[in-house]
This record gives sequence, C-alpha cells and structure tokens, in this order.
Amino acid sequence: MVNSADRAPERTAAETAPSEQQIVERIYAAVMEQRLPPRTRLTESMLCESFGVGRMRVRRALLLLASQGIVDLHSNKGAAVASPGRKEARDVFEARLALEPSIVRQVANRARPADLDALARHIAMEAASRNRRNRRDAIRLSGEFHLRLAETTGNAVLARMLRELVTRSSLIIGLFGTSGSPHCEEHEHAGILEALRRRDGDRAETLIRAHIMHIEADLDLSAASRAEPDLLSILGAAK
Amino acid sequence: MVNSADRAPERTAAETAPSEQQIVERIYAAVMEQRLPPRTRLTESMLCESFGVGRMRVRRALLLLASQGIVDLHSNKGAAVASPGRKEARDVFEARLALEPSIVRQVANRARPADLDALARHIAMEAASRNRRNRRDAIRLSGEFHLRLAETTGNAVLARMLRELVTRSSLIIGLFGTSGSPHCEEHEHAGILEALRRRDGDRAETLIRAHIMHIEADLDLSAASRAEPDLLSILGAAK
DNA sequence: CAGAACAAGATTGTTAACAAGATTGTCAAC
DNA sequence: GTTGACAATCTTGTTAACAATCTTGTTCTG
Repeated sequence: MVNSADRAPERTAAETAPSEQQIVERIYAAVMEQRLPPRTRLTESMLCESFGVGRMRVRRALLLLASQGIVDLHSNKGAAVASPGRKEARDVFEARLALEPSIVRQVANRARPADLDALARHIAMEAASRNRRNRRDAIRLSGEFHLRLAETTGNAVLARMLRELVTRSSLIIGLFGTSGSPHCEEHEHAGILEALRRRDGDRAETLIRAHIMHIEADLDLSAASRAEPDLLSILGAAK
Repeated sequence: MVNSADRAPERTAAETAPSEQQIVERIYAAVMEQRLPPRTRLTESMLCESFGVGRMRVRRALLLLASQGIVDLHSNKGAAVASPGRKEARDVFEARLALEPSIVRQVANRARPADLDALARHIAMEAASRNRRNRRDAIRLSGEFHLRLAETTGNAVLARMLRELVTRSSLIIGLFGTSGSPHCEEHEHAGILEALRRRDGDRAETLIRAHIMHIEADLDLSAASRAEPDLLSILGAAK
C-alpha cells in the first residue's frame, strides 16, 4: 500500500490546504533553489496531490506563475517550468541593470542601521552555506540577497518586480551558467554592504552594476546552448 | 426591450468569445481611459454578460488583474478596481523613475529611424486628440507614449513592467490629480523625442526624469484625499 | 518489415450545480 | 421609534462531472 505515489498526499493536521499564493511561493522557492529545472512538466494532477488541493487552486497558481514568466502554459498542452531563451535572458538582466542601481541608491540614502545589520546577517548565512557545501541553500540565499535589498527600500512595487526578475535569473543561470560555483558573488555582496554602511550611494550603484554584469558574464549566451531544440541538438550531437 | 441592461451582452458573429488575455486588455484600456474609476465593483456576473464568456474566464482574468495591482480581490467580497493609497502611489512613481530613464537611454542608443518616426506620429495623435477636446483618447495616448518608448527597446520584460506601472498611474492620477488637463505633457513628450533624434541619451534621461516628476508633482499626496475611508470622510464632511 | 490509420488512455478546458459567506430588507420586542 | 435578531437574496468559492484535445500504443496493410 505504501508506494511512490503517495509521497506527500496527506500532511500533518497543522498544515491546512495552502492558498494559491502559498503554492506560488513554494514553486518560486523550488525554482530559486534549482530543484525544478526548466522544461519540467507540471501536470495538474501531480500538483494536486503534491499540495493536497483541488484542481482549481492549482490552475490559478499556474496562471499566476505563467503571468510572471516562471512557467510556460500552452493551450491543451499543460504547464512546464519556463525555459528562457537567450533573448529573454538578456532582457531580464537588462531589466535588473535598470532596477537594482536605483534600489541600492535608495537603500544607501534611507536604510536604518537595523536594516544594514540584517543584510550583514544574510551575507553571513550565505558564507555559512557555502562553507558547508550546501549548494541548494547557497544558490537560494545568493538570489535572496538582492530581494532583501529591494525589500529594504520599503517599496512593495519594486520588491515584487525584482522578485520576479531574480527568480527568472535562477532559471537562466541553470540553463546558461558555465562555472558551477559563483563564489565571486559572496565577496561582491559584502562590498556592496560596505558601501551602504558608508552611505556611499554612488559607490553602491557602481558595485551592484558590476556585480550584475559579472553574473551575466558567467553565462554562455553565444550560440548553441539548451534552448528550444533541446532533444534535436542532443540527439544530433550524440549520433 | 432596448434597455440599459443590454449594453453589450451580445456581439456580432465576428467577435468570438474573448480569451482571458483579451478581457484583461479591455479592462486595462478602460482603466487607462479612466472609464473605470477606482473602487468600481466588478461582479463576476456583470463581467460575464459584458464579455459573453463563462465565469471561469472572468475569474482568471480578475486573478491576473489582481496580481498586477489593477483590481483588489478580497475573499468572499468580490473584485473592485484598485484604489491605490498614497504610499502605493509614491512607490509606483519611484519605480517609474527607476525604469524609464534606462528605457530612454536604450532607445537613444539603439532606436532605428522608423521607430522614432512612429513615436513622432504618436505625439501627433496626442496633439490631435487634445485639440479635438477628446479627453478620453488624450489621457490614453498620453500614457501609451511611455509604453511605446518601452516597446521600442525591444525588451519584452521592461515593456510588460512599464505597462503595469503606467496603468496604475492612470488610477493614481484619477484619484490624486489636481489639474484636470495636463497639457504640459505634450510639450515634454516632444522634447524627449527631440533628444532621442539627436541620440543624446543623457539629455533624454534628464527630460524623462523631469517629466515623471512633473506628473507626480501634479498629484496631491499630502493628506486627506480619497483613500481608504471614502464614505466616512464624505459623510463626516457633509454633516 | 515499414508506415499509416486507428483506438485507448491520459490530460486539459469547460460547464453546471452546490455550498458557504455576505449584504440587505423585514419584523418583532423593548 | 429605535434596536436587535432573523430571513431572503445575491455573490463568491468549491466540487464534480463532462467534453475536447493530445499522446501513446496497437494493429492492419502494402
């Protein structure tokens, strides 16, 4: 009776049926930790028993995720984790280059000491995960640092937009990233925080711009990566 | 038999049942033209017969609109056109100040002559609507100019984000705007285009930043405007 | 044996009915 | 006459069944 089918159909009494917003959160987290690679099929029935909710909730959650570019949703063909192309990857990082310099400037001008301390603790967690070789947490925390910056501005609009961009960046890095461990980042996050502590908005802006460009430079957006013709190129090359 | 109730329940055979994306577009347009004022109740049954679709489509469309801050969606209480508060208004314009300077800089660097001509034609349409005292078109076109700029970058991510921000700005202007006709804008749009034609990115950036701040300066975000306690303040004042 | 037609299974899209909750109008009691 | 409770109506939230579409496996034919 115990089989692979009932991995998580029933949950403890404490967890009530999650709302669509909570379903979205959990898929967001899974994508940011690169546990859900691009092109992963997300069938409704599978999600229903995973979360213990009805089909309606799942469909609404998928619609929200699709509206933010996290999943692709084709008519009559179901949902799958999005697989951004090169053009889309460039667009996402261009948008980040537009938003994040403004964000760190605001933080430099308006952050309270407690906010900066929280950012320092976050960087410490990043370092701990990296030392512990906990790749999953390290990846998630590295992206979440940028979210924390956005949240520190107190601007909910900016925070929501950046959250979408950072999550899509995780997909992009999983698809096009070349170096497995971007340990350059940790050092750069610390440098940004130092500039923020000195209230040096110009410096913080320069640093985060360089930081984003470093992340993008680690990608291979040149030619024949995995994009649309996944199986064709693989089979053609293997033959 | 002809009554106010059947304003658009049946449509010509050419128009098939619109998809949820089309429903979203039409509500977007209505909000941008300030035909749907904030706090307007949007009951599902009303939308169903307005668009001639089932309840499912309407609910999905409302969910999408809610995820972008265009409508408020409270549990068991239905949907209503969003009524941004002062904080939200400031956040939206702060986000625009972050995005649009980058957008015009990109346009200055990369736009083709045909793109710039299209922008010129758009400004001409704005002027025509204004001369014709067509307030509805004038308002919509004025906002759409910023969307055209974003689309000219070719960056779909930026374009989608700005679309949300511009639409929410329409709501904000309707709520907090003081001068009825912002005819200053037309002149400013033309100035931005001129800078773009000269490929002067710095100048274009400066102009659009000033332009956005002018729009925001026309708002009254000080104290007791219409926000949350709409009826209470009205009744209290009328007494 | 290859290839196409066909059929079975599965998945998504849609509709309808039902249940739960909120608002409004009414009525009785003080 | 006013206030409170109650009931009717309307609106939303949920579930279940049904229809349409796609995928996959089989079989028949050349």
